[in-house]
Amino acid sequence: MRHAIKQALTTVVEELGYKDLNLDIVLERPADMAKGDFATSIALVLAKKASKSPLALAIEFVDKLKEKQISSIDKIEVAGPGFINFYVTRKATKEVIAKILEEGDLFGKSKNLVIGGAPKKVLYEYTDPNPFKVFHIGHLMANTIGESLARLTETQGAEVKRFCYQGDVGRHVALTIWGLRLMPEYKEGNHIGFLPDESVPLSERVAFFGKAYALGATKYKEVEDASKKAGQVNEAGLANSEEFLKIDEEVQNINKAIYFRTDPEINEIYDLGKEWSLQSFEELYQLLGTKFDRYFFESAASIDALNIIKEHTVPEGKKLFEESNGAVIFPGEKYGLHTRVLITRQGLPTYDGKEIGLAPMKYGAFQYDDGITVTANEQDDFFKVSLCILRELFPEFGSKARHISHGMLRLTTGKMSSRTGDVITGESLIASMIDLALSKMKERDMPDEDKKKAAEMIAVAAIKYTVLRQAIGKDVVFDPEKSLSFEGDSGPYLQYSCVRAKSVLDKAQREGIIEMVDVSDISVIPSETSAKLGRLENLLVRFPETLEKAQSEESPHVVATYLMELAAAFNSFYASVPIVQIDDFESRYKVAVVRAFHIVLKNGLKVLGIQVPLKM
RNA sequence: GCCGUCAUAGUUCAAUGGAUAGAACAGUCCCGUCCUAAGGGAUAGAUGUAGGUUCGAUUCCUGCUGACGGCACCA
Repeated sequence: MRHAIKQALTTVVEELGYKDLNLDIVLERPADMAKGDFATSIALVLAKKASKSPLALAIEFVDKLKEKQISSIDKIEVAGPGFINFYVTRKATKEVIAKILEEGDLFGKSKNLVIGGAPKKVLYEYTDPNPFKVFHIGHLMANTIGESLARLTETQGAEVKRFCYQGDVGRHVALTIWGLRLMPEYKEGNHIGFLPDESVPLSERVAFFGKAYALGATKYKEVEDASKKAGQVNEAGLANSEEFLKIDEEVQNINKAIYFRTDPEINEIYDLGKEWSLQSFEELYQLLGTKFDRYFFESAASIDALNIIKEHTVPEGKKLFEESNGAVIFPGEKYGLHTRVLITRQGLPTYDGKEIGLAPMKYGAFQYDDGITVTANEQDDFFKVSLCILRELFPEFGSKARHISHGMLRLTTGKMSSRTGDVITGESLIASMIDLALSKMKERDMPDEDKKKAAEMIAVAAIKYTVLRQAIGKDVVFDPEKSLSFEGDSGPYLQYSCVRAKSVLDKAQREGIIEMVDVSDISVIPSETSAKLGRLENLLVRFPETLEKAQSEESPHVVATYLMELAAAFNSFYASVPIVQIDDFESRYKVAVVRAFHIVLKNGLKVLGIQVPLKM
């Protein structure tokens, strides 16, 4: 029907000869109806650079439009200066309700991203936690956003692959291993004997390595700061006290040994720590509902990166990269960017350098049309440089790679630091949310197993919704004291609405009321319920276009906002009138709308990565 | 210092240059024979500041103020 309206407008624009006057349709949005009216309304604003006022223009348009027969529209009127409302027929609305019931899980899906019969291939790389470091609530945010973008893109018909890139080598790992050596439990030559054994719960084993990292990183920084404070610095302002140079060399040696796997003892400890880390990540992914297609590691990317970079470095190779102070750099200034180091003086690739090794690995695994890396916006400048390098280096796919950044999840206490231990781990946040959900369900008559399952879903929903309700570019301020909301504009509110609808449908089934949509019956339900029911219907109709908009703008919050409105409309309707009543002639249609609501809400929540318990 | 992002109600967030700037939480006041009150209803409350462009600016441009991020061997 939207299409029909657009076409009619285009025709009218031509007929009135406004094309030359540069007249544009500048807005198209749904408007809500006066109480007691049923139809969906679509408003348009007409702006122009000509002399006529928007009001006069709207009047002129409406006169002309009334001459046309637009399918599904039975009333057109001027709604204000430049606004025209199109009233959709009762029949058309009911047809959409019937369609929702028929299509079920598939309602809302489209083929917008199918090009010439082939689905667009879209890659999302997201979450990217580092083994040996904690999976903190920032990773929770990254995962939530990446997953919902991936799901959103899938609803529009694309073939989506999910990749996860993990930093299993680098200074943080070296500091962890070094930190282990500082622990009282550590004895040289004892190999892995001092580590917790497999009977200890996984989370504690991982925490042991986390503690080692904190210890190593703190000690390293202490010595560095002491050196600086004592004025023991070189020309570049870097610490150079004897003690610092000694431990720095030690850490550098460990780092190299990890990269090139030259030390059997380190390898043994490293492999175990990495395995435990990855296992704990996997447990979280399962809880969060992410299934990655492929995992990539910095250790593997490093080897390729070193080779590729050398090929393009002056004086040996082509002129993309340069040597400078013993390091290999990319002179970004030539491209209006800043210079970054790719290979350190020690001969190890930096994060920037590794990206060069990673890119072809990713493209080799999935020849995407659109390759997206989702990270926090602190990496914006880094990606500007990195993508510039990829375009120069890999003409066949470099320009297909993109970066989408999201805001940071920050605590009211400031930035998180895994070095000082001032982090909230993903696991602990979820656990405390689960406890809260369980306490709310105390009175519910359900088996403990179901309660636990439901509490998990509620906890994840509360966290995910908090992240997804706002535009992804903005920071999320998280107050660990106030915790997350289970009321109002929240994930659990949406779940609760869905559970309520299910409960209505169960009752309808018990009472033997079979939902029915009679398209030919355009009679009106008594007025006090009509406004609330009408609003619910109007919103249901808009679901497919909401998904389309959210995907094209890469904004999951568009879906979140929509679902919130939808659930509010349902709850308002629910509270105003009994839905299931055996002697109510309209009950069958009302139940049908509730079924449609249940389907749409569930489909919408799925896009956000939120599951719905049967009871809560 | 340079580059970038942001500033909407007491708080946390919405609003392709257009209709009366929407919600939620917190506040005040209502709603329990009913399909789950994690709910519903009522009430009060906001575009940082000074200009500019426009018929029209929360939205675009400039200055100012404030917050955050990035800027050579961390990831």
